[in-house]
Amino acid sequence: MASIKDIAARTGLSLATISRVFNDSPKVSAKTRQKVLKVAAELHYVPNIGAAALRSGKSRVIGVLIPEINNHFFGEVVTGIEKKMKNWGYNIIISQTHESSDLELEMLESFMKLNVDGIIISTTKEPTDPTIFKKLKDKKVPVVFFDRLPPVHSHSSVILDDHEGGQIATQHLIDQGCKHIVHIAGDKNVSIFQQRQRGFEDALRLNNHPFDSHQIFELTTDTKSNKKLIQKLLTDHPDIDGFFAHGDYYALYVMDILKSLNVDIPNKIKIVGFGNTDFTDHLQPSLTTVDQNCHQMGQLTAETLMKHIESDEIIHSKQVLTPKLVVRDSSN
Amino acid sequence: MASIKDIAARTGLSLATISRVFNDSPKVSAKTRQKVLKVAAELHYVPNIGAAALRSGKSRVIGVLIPEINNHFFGEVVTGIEKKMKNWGYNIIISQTHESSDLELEMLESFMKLNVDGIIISTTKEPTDPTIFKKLKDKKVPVVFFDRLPPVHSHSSVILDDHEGGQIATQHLIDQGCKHIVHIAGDKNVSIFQQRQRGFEDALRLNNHPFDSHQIFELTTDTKSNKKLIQKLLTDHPDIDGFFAHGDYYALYVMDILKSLNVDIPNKIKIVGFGNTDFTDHLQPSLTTVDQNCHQMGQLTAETLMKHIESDEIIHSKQVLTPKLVVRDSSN
DNA sequence: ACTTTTTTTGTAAACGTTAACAGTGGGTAA
DNA sequence: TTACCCACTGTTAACGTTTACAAAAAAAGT
Repeated sequence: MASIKDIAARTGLSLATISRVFNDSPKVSAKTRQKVLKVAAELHYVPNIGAAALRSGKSRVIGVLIPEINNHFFGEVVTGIEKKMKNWGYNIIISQTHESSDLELEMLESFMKLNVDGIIISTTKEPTDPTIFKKLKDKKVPVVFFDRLPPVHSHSSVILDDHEGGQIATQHLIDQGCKHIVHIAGDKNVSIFQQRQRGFEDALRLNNHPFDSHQIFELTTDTKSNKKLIQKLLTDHPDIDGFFAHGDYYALYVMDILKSLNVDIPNKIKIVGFGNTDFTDHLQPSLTTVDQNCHQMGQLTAETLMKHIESDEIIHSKQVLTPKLVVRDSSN
Repeated sequence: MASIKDIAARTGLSLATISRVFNDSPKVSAKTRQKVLKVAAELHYVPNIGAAALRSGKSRVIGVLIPEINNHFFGEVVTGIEKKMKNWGYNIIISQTHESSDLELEMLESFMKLNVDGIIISTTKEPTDPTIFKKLKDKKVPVVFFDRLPPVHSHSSVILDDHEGGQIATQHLIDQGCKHIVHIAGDKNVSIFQQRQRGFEDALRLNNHPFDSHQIFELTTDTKSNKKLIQKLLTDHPDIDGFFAHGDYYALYVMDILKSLNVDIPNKIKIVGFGNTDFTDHLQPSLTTVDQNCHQMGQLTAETLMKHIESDEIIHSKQVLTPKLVVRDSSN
């Protein structure tokens, strides 16, 4: 395992010079640079960035912590982050919490041990003990949140305007002639889901639509029973003519049930989802949904983190992206 | 940023003793251990595993390289790997190649720089320059492949019996009475897709079914034109009564088209996919598919890597998992 | 030729940890 | 008493880099 020392011996130069070559220092002559590079190639030299990190205090690694890797939205955001970070010469390490705040804590500590230069995180549904975030702040580890934030924090964040998303989705259904719309709501603990619901309610209000509590349909964690409950809802209220689900998967549930009841979509009932998940375009009928602009969110998050890494100034920013309605057959 | 040096100063003990406490060395008295742990907590000590890695040569980090994070199969496998590795006290870092062999190379080199203790990889579709694998071998970095292997290599691997998968899927269709089955084939460069196709062909042969070249339907990279081509296939051969797709997504394509043509599934045409992707259970009708046992594959891969890490013996193993048919409404 | 400046190179200490080796001191056996 | 073992603790030199500082060499100015 060749090191900088071996190259120094082979070239007759000092450690410092070799180091400078690999750090693209301007203060080394072209001739020596060439010589060093040549010898380095011969020895199959691979820089030990761990050692460099130890000495310099900068690991050039940033940690990304998300609830679930296997989720279209998070996957796309991560890809956006990755792209930007690689340009800046940073490695990213991805970990998932599986929605467990214990795991979240554990992984964040793991990040600290690995001496990451920064952390990007979208929190779990169950709120995490905020002390860890304070700890990170004390240690001056730059942190940026995206999409899901803890209820109280003092870091930068990049989020989607979920309220707007709920609103445009609902407004679209109203514009298409729906009179009796039901919202399939998400977990109460997650602020983005609350926002989508508020967007829904506000849209109804703005259009002077009546509103009754059954129009907020709350989900359980059991997917099978959800199905049954939705089914019951439909028989209880046969004049329902629109659904806005807080997530594409739940829109799929509804569609599934409606199809089995031979309901005409979109003529009798129209459906709008949320997320623009990849399968939505392949359904029959294809699903109208709200696009979250994942990629852009990833890039913006990465940029924000970089700003924090580069300057020690503690300027917290709150950036809000606007969602976009993607109209497809299920509502048209 | 407290280090063991600070703890040593505070407790009056030596560096070695502190280090021993954090390495669970048996040769340290209960009393001192307590004292050290107490002071460590007070100072908010976080071990610097980078420094430990530098000194010991073991980073306790393993690199996982997959084509796409946002893919149900890979996501699940990674979760399996993660679970096992955490038990062993290892961190995993996940990177994606986006099917680019250039990126694959880059990420592998990145892993080497980070001094990972081992690498788990599922290769890209385009074959990668095999010299990198030789290099890893020379550096004695343990490597285990899963699911997708390079054509030639000398490392351990864990794969699915894709041939078997193709066969049981096809046999199932035959058992259900299908006489004219078409296989939606995958990328010719990927051996697992070849295997699935061979399983299909062998099943036909075993049952003395006729076979014509149009029964292998080759996909392009453009999803829109795929759809059109499938449509044409159906009009050219109206007596087709079964489809076996090499992936669930393509099964969905077919279902989509059939539905728009008002074909009765499964009574007129039956469909089987591959992958047991999460959406398959939510389709209408739900999709029969082949389960790849992702989780088990992940765990097995992790175990195999651990064996390589722990013993220097170079015993290459080839482990093959058996797929399982999940029968649902699309073929029943 | 002789400073002075600029460019290039070298020296050496540090980063936080580990581990081989060398103590220390109390207890037991001779 | 001495010798020896044991459980525990300490000393110290690494691991592969970076970086302030010092030094030398080259270039430029007089």
